[in-house]
Amino acid sequence: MPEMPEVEAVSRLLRRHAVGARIVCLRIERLRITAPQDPRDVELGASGRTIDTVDRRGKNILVHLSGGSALHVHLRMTGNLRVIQDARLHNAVTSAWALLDDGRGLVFEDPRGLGTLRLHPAGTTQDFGLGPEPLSPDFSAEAFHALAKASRQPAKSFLMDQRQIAGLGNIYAAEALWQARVNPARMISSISRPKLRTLHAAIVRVLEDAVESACIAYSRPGGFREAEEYSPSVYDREGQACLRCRRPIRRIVQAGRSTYYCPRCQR
DNA sequence: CTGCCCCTGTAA
DNA sequence: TTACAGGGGCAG
Repeated sequence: MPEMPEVEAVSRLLRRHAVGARIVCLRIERLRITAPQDPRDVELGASGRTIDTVDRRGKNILVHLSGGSALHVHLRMTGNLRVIQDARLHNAVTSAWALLDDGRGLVFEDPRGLGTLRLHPAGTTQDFGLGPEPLSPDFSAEAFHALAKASRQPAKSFLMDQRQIAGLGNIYAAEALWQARVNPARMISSISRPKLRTLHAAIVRVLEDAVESACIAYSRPGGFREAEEYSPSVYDREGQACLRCRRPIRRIVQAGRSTYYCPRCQR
């Protein structure tokens, strides 16, 4: 279920509970997840290494290992990373798991199996081709304005394009557009400067709230139940009353994905 | 831009 | 049984 806020929550959890531990061995259960790399190479490359630091870039997690290599995890739709007390207790939806030197397990769970795990060899720097981090100082209103004016995409496609902004996905893109009262189909470059400023602020506010919710949810025993913490204002509310104007929320399809919006508030 | 693919679970 | 799922890469 991860967009940037959930990935951030997972990253913080790893920083708290996994950094400093040594990976005795890594086991890839779902062989496809490392493609095009050989799963064995990933297993051998990580085994015996210590977890030094954890970085997040957009929705990507980088687990930096001693010696300079790094595990690169993308959770896609249904992935999750958890530290469990006993590595032997990993379950049926485990895509990969690492036995840590104190017996705990670092587990990559993913019922749908779309998530990926790769190894970046020491000395290589991976270019993710990502836009600015929306909660970093790089993401100023001015920077956002410049990106928007240079694009001819519909507003929602623009927000979800990782090359423009790193980490926004279907839920929070819809939420930000609703907050700022921007029609998701409107071409982003045609939006006025004041409106873009409003949208910029909405993106930051929505993500800050979501990061907070996700961190609370993920830090609870049992892991990620963020749906209980974060309830979207428009996402997945087709036919229900808009929380501002009571008109029914509409669902359309953009770029093959559902978009929810209020036809009255978002013109 | 559209559509198709990856894979599995869940809900209508 | 079908549609859809919070992601992303690819071909056309």
